[in-house]
Amino acid sequence: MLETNEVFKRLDREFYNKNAIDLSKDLLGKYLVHVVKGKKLSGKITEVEAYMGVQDKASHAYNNKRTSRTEPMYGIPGHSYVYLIYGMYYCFNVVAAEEGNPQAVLIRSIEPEENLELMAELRYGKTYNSLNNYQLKNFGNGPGKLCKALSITKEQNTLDLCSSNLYIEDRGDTVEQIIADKRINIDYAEEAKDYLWRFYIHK
DNA sequence: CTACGGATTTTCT
DNA sequence: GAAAATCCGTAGT
Repeated sequence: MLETNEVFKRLDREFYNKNAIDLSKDLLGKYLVHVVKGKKLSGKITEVEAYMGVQDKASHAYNNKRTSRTEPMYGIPGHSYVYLIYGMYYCFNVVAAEEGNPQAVLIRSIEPEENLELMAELRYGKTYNSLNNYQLKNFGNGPGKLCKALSITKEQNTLDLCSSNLYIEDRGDTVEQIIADKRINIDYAEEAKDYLWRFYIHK
């Protein structure tokens, strides 16, 4: 028996070495994993946004803007870019494209999968069974929410998803249909705010 | 279901 | 000093 049904496979460097739009679509249906204290917290990626870098007025790296915050996006693909937003929440991005090309994919939504008890504690400070339907619905359907559920903070910034305890896994899931829509909360981005660079799995 | 205001603090000007 | 790739509670449809 050389073949096995075990299809869980950590995505490798080559997977991330493409433009943010292509990477966005390829990340749908994959599993974001954070191993915390030996426990595997994970969720299926269901919604993402592409930030195309230098030419993209919505990107933190627009016009080659280079600061200590944006520096991770200029690095090697397959690393994390985590930043604090509105003083309270974290956003997790995957660095895309070749080194020096500051593109990234924002993970906007996951469906929690493993270790739901610990994730419920992190997200709501309650047991999983005590969550109401509203809380279950809103468990991971936002960039700040999924970071809370997976215990992702600035400590996880600049990690290599190819070698650290934060990574993305292919479990062989197939995605039926991908919807493209406008990105969220980028009113400052002028014409770029209308680009259809948000992608999610059709339900 | 949608709409609104407040929370909170890093980052950059 | 202002803005920010958000979330939550409350109020209204």
